[in-house]
Amino acid sequence: MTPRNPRRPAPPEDCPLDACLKFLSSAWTTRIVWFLGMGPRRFGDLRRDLGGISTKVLSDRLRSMEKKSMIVRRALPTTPTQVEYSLTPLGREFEPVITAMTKLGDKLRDEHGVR
Amino acid sequence: MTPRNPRRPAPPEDCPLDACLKFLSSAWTTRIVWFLGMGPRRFGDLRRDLGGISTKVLSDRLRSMEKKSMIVRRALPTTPTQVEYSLTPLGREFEPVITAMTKLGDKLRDEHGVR
DNA sequence: CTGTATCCTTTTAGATACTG
DNA sequence: CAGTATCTAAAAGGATACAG
Repeated sequence: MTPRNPRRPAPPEDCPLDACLKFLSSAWTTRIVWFLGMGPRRFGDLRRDLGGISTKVLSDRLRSMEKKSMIVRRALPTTPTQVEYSLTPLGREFEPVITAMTKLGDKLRDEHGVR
Repeated sequence: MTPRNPRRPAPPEDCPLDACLKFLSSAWTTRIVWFLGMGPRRFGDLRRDLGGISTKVLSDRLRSMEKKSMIVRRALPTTPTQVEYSLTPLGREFEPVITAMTKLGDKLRDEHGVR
């Protein structure tokens, strides 16, 4: 949730999830589902999407989500290596929750002044 | 989420939130909203609802939620003191999210074998 | 580009004992 | 009944450096 860790960087302006995550914790996992919901993305894409997450933490989260079968990792036979992550069917099950959180995030900002 | 902390006690059987919380973290706050959504409850009620949370942690969570205006604390003029907690309008805003998580929790258990 | 390895800080949680 | 006080541990996050 909120500044559980004051060092967490500010999320991108256009992600309405944030106001909600100020109350319902563990930001990164839900944010990753949110961005992967827009389609497969590469490691570096996610880094930019998430606005400041360290490679260490992103890697930790992705491994954890992979282990839980929420996402799949696919390494492309390119040089240098490119890796694409995408939601599994199980991962997509979380989208209604993400949607509800997103809507709430908007509402909290609009009607309750949560920034 | 899941056994982030292996010492976290198992939640009550009839709380479908758990399978979902195995993926989307910080259990206690969302669970408290879930139970308070059923009406005002006392400290001891919540302790039982939450199945094994320590008084210290419950107290911590309630103070935190109070500070964020998600709940209100009302001390009754009885002896011994009784204290009733309830959701504020802001706290009630979270119910759609809780509902979505609850539905997902059921689905994860029924269709994906998440326990 | 996609990570892993270290090292360190903050948050959450748990056990236990004790109090008005 | 409803907490507070300690002390400890685990999880998550962050900074930075380095590697295939």
